[in-house]
Amino acid sequence: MIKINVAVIVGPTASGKTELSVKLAKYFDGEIVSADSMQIYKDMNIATAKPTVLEQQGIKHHLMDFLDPKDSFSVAEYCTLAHKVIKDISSRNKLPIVVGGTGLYVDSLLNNITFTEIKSDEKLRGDLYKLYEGKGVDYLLAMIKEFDQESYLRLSEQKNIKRIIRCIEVFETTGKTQTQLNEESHRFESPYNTVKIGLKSKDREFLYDRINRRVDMMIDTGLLDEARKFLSSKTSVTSVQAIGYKELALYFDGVMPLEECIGKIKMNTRRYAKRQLTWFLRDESIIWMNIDELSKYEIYNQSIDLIKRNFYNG
RNA sequence: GGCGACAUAGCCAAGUGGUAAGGCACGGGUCUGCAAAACCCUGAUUCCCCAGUUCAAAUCUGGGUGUCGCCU
Repeated sequence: MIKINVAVIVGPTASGKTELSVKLAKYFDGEIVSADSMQIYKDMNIATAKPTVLEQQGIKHHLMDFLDPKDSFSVAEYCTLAHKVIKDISSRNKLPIVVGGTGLYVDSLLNNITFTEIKSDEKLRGDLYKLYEGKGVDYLLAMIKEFDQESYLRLSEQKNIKRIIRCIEVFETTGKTQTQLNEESHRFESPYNTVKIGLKSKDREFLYDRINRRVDMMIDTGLLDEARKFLSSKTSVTSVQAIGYKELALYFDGVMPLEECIGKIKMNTRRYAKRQLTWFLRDESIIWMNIDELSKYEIYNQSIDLIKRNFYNG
């Protein structure tokens, strides 16, 4: 099986993925495949730090800026689209560069996780949630124990209600257990040959500083207007999760002073970055570069070397 | 200067004689169809300081220091 070469750039928010990826795309004649659960949305520009047309420098960016905020989205849909896009890019002899901070999307795509057709059943989900409110987590866990011992053990440790409900939902709608489906999801080998470059900072404060400053810049460039529009239009369960709007709602409602809301955006972003790091740090195949130790130029050059060595035998 | 209140973890804070609740933040972690989400774990040998009462003090008493409020 001939695998498709795919360069991958991951890392926490504000680590400089966008800039590096555009430079690499120029060098290698590549196209960007975004792996970002929020930049997929239209009109959510400032808050998601979506690269502007200028910043994109004529490089084609896929899976970005195409979905209406009122539509929800999922990993499964992402993977379907991304596989297609990568195939297309590579068929035109260009280098696909997957760039993004949504670890779940990146991993599911690159590991070629198979998502079996599951009709999303909102009613069932709602019913299960009511059951949870009425009888508690343990009641739902007991239900799981009946059909999927392994999932029961996994879920009873953390009591994450979202995942518990999902587990039951999966069984009810497919007749298969989550354990079984998870095994099946690894059926197909990955069609990709990857080089993964990770951007992070050695000193956490360094990244946090960048985050804080970037949020201030978002405010300066019109986040308030964007938030006002976003909050007054139709959104989906996916898009409302974005950091940068919900925090400002408190200010618009006159419940919290602006400065405090901005502080909340910064805090949520910092925590988000921390979670991204815990996710990506587990992946031992990622080659990390510290943005507070290397210059942009060094990172760029080392990335080029890495990609050349892996893909072009040079 | 006088009077009063308060002083407990980075912050907010409960506790009024029986061996330091809780929340937030920080830090660490989990992750297979909402993932910028959701969830889990973690902190005070000590309660501003000193002395005293008591079997026992964050809790009571005296003194000191600090903060806040009111008064002249």
